Parts: sequence; structure tokens; C-alpha cells
Amino acid sequence: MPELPEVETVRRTLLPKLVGHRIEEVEVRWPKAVRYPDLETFVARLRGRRVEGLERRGKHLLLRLSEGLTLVVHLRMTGRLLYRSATDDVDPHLTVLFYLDRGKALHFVDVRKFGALHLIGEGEGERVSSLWGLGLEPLSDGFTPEYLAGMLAKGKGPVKGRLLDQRRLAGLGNIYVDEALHRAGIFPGRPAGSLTRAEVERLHATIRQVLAEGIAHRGTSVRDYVDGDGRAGSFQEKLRVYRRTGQPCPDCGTPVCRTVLAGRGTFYCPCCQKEGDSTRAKPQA
DNA sequence: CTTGGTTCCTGCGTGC
DNA sequence: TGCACGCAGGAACCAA
Repeated sequence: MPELPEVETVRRTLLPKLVGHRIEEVEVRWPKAVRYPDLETFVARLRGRRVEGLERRGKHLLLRLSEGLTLVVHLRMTGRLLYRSATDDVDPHLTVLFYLDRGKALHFVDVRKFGALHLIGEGEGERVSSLWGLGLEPLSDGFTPEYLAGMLAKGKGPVKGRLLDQRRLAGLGNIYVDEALHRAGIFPGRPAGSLTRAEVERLHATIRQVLAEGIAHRGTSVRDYVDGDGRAGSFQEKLRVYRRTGQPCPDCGTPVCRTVLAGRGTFYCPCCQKEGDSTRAKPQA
């Protein structure tokens, strides 16, 4: 699933190609993908707009358009945003087509159809609730060990749940949360408020580390994810626990376990991430 | 304020 | 080999 590193990779691949293009026509084949405004207004407002920039906030892509408009794209589970030729139309899961000038197109492809598109003007940010209430960017200067400590403080539920909460921290998903917790030597089911200062500092470091490495490897392609050119990433080769049930932990050789926490499949090493353990330090790679 | 359950979808893994 | 079945998963929404 596209998380921060995947969305950032899509942004980086699409940015140099999209900027300067004009949207000539929009074809919506799965109307439910358009969340705001209504379908007719969505298409009418996009027609003729020019692409001026492409930004990322959390897992959202923000396509900056002329007239102060912003197309907000959330890929959710299986969404793909692809820069293609306007005549390339063979993908059975193509849900929205943005026909561009010079014979090109931007294709929104979404197998499971959870992806969401919003078109907002200046001052309409609150129309995209998931964007409006978003927490800090984990790679920004504002994300400090102190911020993480405050985020986890007094939490009785699993630390994993707090890390997945986009209103506290923007961009982490199931893959990178499990990987960051493993590298920090913390069991995902530990009550958020029970982490020691040392553990919070380790976790802060590993969150930034796995996200930076994920971006450097152009994302994790476990199943569906590809970048704006349709190319897979390679961070799946660096995963230590995610979807590796039964395979040896790279650090200690113990078979990786799977459980369910915060409603999500959760992978961890029962040796390196002991429940209730708050004393061990783990060497950083 | 918190946490938990349900919903949306469809490909794929499982079991017979 | 073929088919039925149920799961996975981000976030909105509702409930307690």
C-alpha cells in the first residue's frame, strides 16, 4: 500500500512530467472515486486548468493547478497515478482519465476502488477531512523525540495504533510502522504510554530511518505499488518483518510472528521485540 | 478525550 | 483442476 515513501516517489516521478501540461478533458469511469465536488462540477472545473506543481502531505498528493485549484489524490490501498500516452487505454481498472495536451494523459488506476479524489479551491481545505486534520510530517524538523513522546503519552492502547493515527503523525502505514518498531526493538502491542524515554528516542530515530530508506529505494512493492512511470520500488528487499511470517529475523534468526493489533496484520520478532521489555538497547544498522 | 466495530472493494490464498 | 469462501487493508463514520 502506498505510504509516505511510495507517495513521495510517485510525486518525484510525476513532478517533472506533469508540470506545464494542460488538462483538456476528464473521463470518470468510477464516479465514486470523486468525493468532492459533484461529478459535473469536478470535470468542468478541471477542464482547461494547467498543472503548476505537485506536492505531498502525508499520504496525499496535491496537484496544484491554475486558478488556485488543487486536486487532492489519495491512493489508499491500490491506487496508482500513471503518466501515459493518451491512447494507452488497456488497463481494466482505469477509473479516472485526465487527458492532457501533447497527446499525454494522467491515469488514476484503482483495483479495489478505495482511492479518493477531491478538487478544492483556496480556502476549501476543510472539504478534505483527512487532509485538514493531518498531523506532523515525520521527516520535518518539527518531528522531535519530544513530539513523539507527547503523541504516545497516556496511551493505553497499542503503540502501533498511535503511530498509524494520521491526525498525530502523517504518512506512516502498516509496513513502515512494523519496520520502525522492529528496528527500535519495541513490541507493537506495548501500551503507547509505557515506552521509556530511551525507547521513544530509538523509535523516533527508526521512524525517520525507515522512511528515508524507503524513499531512497523508491518505495516498497509488495503487491500493487508502482511509481508514476509504472516501475516497482525495491524496499521490499530490505523488509525485516513485514509479511515475513516464519522467516528468520535478520538480527537474531528467530522466526517472525504475525498477530493482529489495531485491527491490522502485525509482524514482529518475538525475540527482539519482547512484550514488556524496556531495557534492551538494539544496535542501529 | 479515547478505543473498537463496520463499511467500502476485489484479487488472491486456502481448503476441499 | 476447479470452485466457493473469506480475508486484507486506510480511513470515514458511528458507537460506547
